[in-house]
Amino acid sequence: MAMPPTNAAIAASFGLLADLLEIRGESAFKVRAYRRAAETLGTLPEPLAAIRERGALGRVAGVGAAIAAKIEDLLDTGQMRQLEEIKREIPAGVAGLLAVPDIGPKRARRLHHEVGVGGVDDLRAALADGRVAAVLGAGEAKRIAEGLAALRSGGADDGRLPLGVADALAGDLMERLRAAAPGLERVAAAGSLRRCQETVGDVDLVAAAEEPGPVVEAFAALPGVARVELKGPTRCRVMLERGVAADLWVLPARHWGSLLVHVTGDQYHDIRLRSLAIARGGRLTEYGYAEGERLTPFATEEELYAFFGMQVPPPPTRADAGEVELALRGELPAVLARDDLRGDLHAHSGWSDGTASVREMAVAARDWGHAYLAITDHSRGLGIANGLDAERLRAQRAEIDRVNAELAPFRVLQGIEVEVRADGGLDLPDEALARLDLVVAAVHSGLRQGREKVTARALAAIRHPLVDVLAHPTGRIVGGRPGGDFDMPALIAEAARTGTVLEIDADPGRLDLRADHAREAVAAGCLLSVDSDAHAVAGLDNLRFGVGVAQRARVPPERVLNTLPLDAMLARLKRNRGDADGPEGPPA
DNA sequence: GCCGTTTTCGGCCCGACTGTTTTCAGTCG
Repeated sequence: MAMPPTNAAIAASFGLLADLLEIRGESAFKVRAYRRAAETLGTLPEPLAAIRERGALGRVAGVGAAIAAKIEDLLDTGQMRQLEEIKREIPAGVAGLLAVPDIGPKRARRLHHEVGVGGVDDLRAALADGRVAAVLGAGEAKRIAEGLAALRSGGADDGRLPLGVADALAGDLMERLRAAAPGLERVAAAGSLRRCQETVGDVDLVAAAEEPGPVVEAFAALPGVARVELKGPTRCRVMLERGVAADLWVLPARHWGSLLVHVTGDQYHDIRLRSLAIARGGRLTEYGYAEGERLTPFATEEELYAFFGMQVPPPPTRADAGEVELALRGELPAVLARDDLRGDLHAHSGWSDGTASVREMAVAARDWGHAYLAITDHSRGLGIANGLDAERLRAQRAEIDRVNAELAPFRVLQGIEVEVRADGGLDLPDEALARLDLVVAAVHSGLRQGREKVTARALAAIRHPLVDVLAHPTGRIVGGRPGGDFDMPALIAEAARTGTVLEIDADPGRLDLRADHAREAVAAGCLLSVDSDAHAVAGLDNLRFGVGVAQRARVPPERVLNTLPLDAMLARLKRNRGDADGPEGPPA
């Protein structure tokens, strides 16, 4: 028997089913149900086969009896009968037309039925020989051709940006908008960027201004705008020269809260909120709560949620995945907030591949309100120029001592990001590691070794009595390499057993642990850290992304080591605990 | 197809913008 299909594959089947049914003209509500199931299934932390074993398929949000039966069909046979049937009627390629801007279900249906287009390649040919224009008219054909061109130039892969790239782009746009837009009172990033999704499709900005018009005009005229895709009194969508779309919504400040909620989404969260409004006899829009002629605007998100008797769900948790019910009952669990973090346990300086001095990093961390910062430069074996050996660590200690004398009570801790070698050993002798305040271990090389080998290396590091933290446990790069094929349940269990901290590396290019792994680690009893992995002063602010991951994983603050004050944090390190597993560490 | 602090049936989010069969359907977020 073949391996059962992955959650991603099952999600893709439901997504395709939704697209094809929509093109066929089925009930929009049925389509929405399948589409929502596809999105939910694609992000579940546990394989659907395992969920089914537990008899819990029906408890997944958006999965009822009919969808559960289709999931079982897929798990058992690798196929879904309904999908195979509709594919005989509408080729799967027709669903691909929906990816073309300005082609929705209605145009896709006409293109398939009346022009005989079976996919994007067909469409290109039908445009070229005039068949599209003959059926839909010249105007429609021109519009579709432009959409197709935009699709082709839309960049590699799925065109989504890693979170960090999108964040930098949004920051840049907002800065230029502040300089250029008259009457702009506030501007902020919303959408998937604010929800700290790992990748971002396009950049969504919201702004407040008593007169939205001039702000919209200024946005459309910003340098870097390749073309304006749509523009009205309160909204504008532009395509930037680098091939990324950016959307702006502008309303007067009294609507800020409802606008921010509306654009932050996600769409299913918004729909739930609007259902709550309907239940009260009104409706919720980006302007506020409307009942008949009367509008109650919300200047803040807090006011909007309070109106419905809810707590405010952190943006990364807004997905209608149970957070609405919890917030209504006042039972949202406390999750890590940015202000809970009192220090950072993983950062680099010019001693290895960082760009700032120890002192510069320390001053910046102190200015962020932190009480401590661990400088964890690379060890020599990574092959990174300038990795530290035992001798240079001694020299670095002298510099750190000087900085601490100057900046007390702020404290710089001397650590290392020590390389886990191909044989599972560490890159520095135990005597050198023992002299440090803490040790962060990392697997950087040999990530493509097989599952057994990489897992054994990581387990060896976790068991080492002088390893306090396992950095970026999977080694994945967002939008880049997938990371090692680690047996994550085994790593998590061993980290819990030995008291080794698992890191949420907050570098937006890493976000590692991912949210689902972080959730499993919390469930297993692990202690986590949220660290910037900064290589420059500006990188210290990465922590907000790590906090986003922790929030989506619903990590409580008490499970994050660096929420503790310095002394309590140090006392919890494996090396400083009497109950640590294995041989006693050497005396400090 | 899903779902329940009015519901196990009868609902299902809402507005902005575009192009133009010039009153609204289609698409999008």
